[in-house]
Amino acid sequence: MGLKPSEIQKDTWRSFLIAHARVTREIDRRLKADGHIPLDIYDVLVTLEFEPTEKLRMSELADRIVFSRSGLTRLIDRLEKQGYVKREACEDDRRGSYAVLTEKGKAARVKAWRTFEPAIQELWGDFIADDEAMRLKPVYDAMTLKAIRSGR
Amino acid sequence: MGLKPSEIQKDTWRSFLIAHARVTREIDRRLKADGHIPLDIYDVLVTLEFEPTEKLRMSELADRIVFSRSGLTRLIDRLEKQGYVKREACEDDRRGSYAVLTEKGKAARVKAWRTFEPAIQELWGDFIADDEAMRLKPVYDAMTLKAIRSGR
DNA sequence: CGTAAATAATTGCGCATTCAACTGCTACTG
DNA sequence: CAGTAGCAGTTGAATGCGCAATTATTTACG
Repeated sequence: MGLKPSEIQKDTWRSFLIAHARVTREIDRRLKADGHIPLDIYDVLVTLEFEPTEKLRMSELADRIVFSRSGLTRLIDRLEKQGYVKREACEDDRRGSYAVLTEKGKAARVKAWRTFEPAIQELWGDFIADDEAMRLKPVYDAMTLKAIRSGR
Repeated sequence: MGLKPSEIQKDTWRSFLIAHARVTREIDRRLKADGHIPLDIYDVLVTLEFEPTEKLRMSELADRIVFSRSGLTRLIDRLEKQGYVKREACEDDRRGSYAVLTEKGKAARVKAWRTFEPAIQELWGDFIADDEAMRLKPVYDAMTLKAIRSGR
């Protein structure tokens, strides 16, 4: 653990930032062009869908998708208005509430996947082969953990 | 070039998104905590600084940092007010203008580096060794190119 | 040439996001 | 248990961003 990143590390960091911005923008553009939900909403819905109960506490969901609490409150407001999720009171903690995936939300997520799947293949999968992905995933995850830990 | 991304590719994509969000947030948090310029402004200033003339056309700069034209107009408005850049008329195209780095802007960038350098080392460099960085940079760059091309 | 299409930058507008403050509830501590 | 510290979620205020329309200039072409 040295103190100074090397030139190649700094350059790769910049490439990482640019690639993220470009690729997410392009995927979002395609989703919207095809009349689907945008990328950030896809993220919310798929996060809920992966849960066994298809619901998640507000705070937990905010952490998962890296959103502020207040930002999530209003995002869920909008999604609830559109019928993609609904709120549900938490039994054992009256302060809390769940965001619950609805059938309509699931349907919208599945529909968007028709555009998302070829897009992610073309813009990501074609460049990150399986063996590279397997090597890379734990690296990204470790980075995430470190950032969370050091942010307290 | 298949049509469907594999499970590991999709998982790695999600880890990539989360890692990006977490790490950039944490770096930004540290920069602000130490009284420095935020990450997006650092990006603008360092992009200008790397230019031989330390200036860039508005559109070109917007493309580099992946910003909308209007977004950049207002970002440069703010930076100009703070004295970090100034605008300069373009000689051979009266429609255009340059964003030019000032001494104050350079100083702010250099000062922020004191926080940025250990942060990027700790949150990025410790996980992406030199040989991995060398392998990864062209991958990110190719992804970027593809996204730009397919977005027209 | 002169007019139409394209381009550079800006502006109006609406929306999304965050920080800080607030409400209601829980849990810890003596 | 009483009181206080802390947590979940929401809201108000401020800010920042992008799309679409606008202005000024350049380029294309008939």
